[in-house]
Amino acid sequence: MKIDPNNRADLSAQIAKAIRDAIVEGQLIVDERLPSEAELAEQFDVSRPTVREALKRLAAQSLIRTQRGATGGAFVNRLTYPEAYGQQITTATLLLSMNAVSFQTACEARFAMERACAPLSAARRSSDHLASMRAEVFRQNQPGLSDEAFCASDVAFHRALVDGAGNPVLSYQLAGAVEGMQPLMNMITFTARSRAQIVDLHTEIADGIEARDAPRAEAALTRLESYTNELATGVLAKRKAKAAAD
Amino acid sequence: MKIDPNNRADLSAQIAKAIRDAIVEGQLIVDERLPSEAELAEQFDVSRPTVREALKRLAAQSLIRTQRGATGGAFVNRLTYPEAYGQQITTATLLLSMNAVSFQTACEARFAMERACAPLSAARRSSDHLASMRAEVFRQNQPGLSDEAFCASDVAFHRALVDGAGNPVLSYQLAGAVEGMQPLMNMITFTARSRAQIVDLHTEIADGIEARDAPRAEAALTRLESYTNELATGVLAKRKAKAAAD
DNA sequence: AATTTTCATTTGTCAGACAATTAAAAGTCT
DNA sequence: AGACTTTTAATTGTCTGACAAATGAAAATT
Repeated sequence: MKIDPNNRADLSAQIAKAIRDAIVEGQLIVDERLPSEAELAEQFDVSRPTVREALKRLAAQSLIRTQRGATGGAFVNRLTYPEAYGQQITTATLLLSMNAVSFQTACEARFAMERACAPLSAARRSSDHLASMRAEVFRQNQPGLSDEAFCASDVAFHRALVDGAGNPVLSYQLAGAVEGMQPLMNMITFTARSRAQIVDLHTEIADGIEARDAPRAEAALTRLESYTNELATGVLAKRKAKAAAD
Repeated sequence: MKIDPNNRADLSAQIAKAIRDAIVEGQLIVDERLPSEAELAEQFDVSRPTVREALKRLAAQSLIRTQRGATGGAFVNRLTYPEAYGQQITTATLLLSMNAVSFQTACEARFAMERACAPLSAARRSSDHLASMRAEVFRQNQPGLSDEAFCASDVAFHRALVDGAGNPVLSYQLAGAVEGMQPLMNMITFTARSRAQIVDLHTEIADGIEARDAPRAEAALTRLESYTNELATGVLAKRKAKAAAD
């Protein structure tokens, strides 16, 4: 791990990479303590601020955690699902917002993956998952609900659907796809009529999951995808027309 | 963005969060230059090393890039797909290796998502994608191929399948799922017999995609999932038996 | 024996300095 | 005037040395 070539450029990045590789390759195991900053500085033959910059890079990726005090130091962090969700969501959000990804492309990816969850969720969902889905549908039916709250409930509904599959890896993957799309979804202003339509489709999905009828849930998801795209197209067209008028 | 409470703990993390939020919320746009380190230090009322640690955190997430020199500085980085792939793969790899995710769980998630790609890939795949798939199958048939090379070719085959869907967001999501599983896949030693079986299934998948027959490709993917699980179960059982014998 | 105090270790932060890089500005020569 | 060279200023990258804050262990005290 101590390897550092004669390349004296980007030292902190090089050191971060060396330690990261050691973690990924299993040379440093979970909860193992790294040498102190002073020791690392000596090992790599750099100053302590340089080592610290490297450690902060790793901390940003949740690869290590640090603790002050006599028995403190930097420890290899067990990457938990919530931490991974967080990074996944940040990355997905930025990827979508910075790359002019069309709404349709993001939507297609999201619903394709959700449809992949449907058979598993239909087979395995607990009554808790079903209850969560029903509760969110109920909330979405409340008249006074703000657009933001409606969107948040939408995310929660789909989250319950995905979690029903009982596969944490799938849940982790979908978290990014679903939550990363929220800024795009928030662009759509939901009329009373569109809300009713969405609630109907959510109900149909929940019914399919309850009946353990995967094709029914998948078909409803497909219709929801079409309808979501339709709404988005309308909003974007209006926005374009308004921009042209100005 | 300049907000920093009286909380004088974890300053560099706080500053990183403030700048990250400004980027995510669009207050700082792509390619915009951040204030110089000295200016940031003054704004946040901290020292330059602290600012630098914050900037390194952001650099680790590919949110900014830095450039030296007179017109240099830190710039908001456009998060590209390759950068996002890389982070996705690192995160997925660690998540799987550190959390004792069962092979079956990871496998299920991966194939569920791949099956979701199959209809899109069957409809849209170009001749290039098909040629890549065929080329990888051909390589997998070569007798002298090492296990590592066989696994790498396997990844490339599935990558071509997913890319055939023509949806970069899906490709990005799948990259983590497929490549993150590689360490787990590498545990399996492929006998000549198992390779032949896998090549047959790959051929069947490619045939389905070529014929634009999604159900055929999906069925083959399902069989491949079963077979992969079967192989893994065998390897793990043997390993367990050996461990008990020692 | 229990409690308190002291102490050593480690991370977090700061101040100031110099090196390396880079582009623009200034100067110089043809 | 135009092309080339030199200088300069700005900025990041790194180093040195220092002190503050936290924290657990050891020592001292009751």
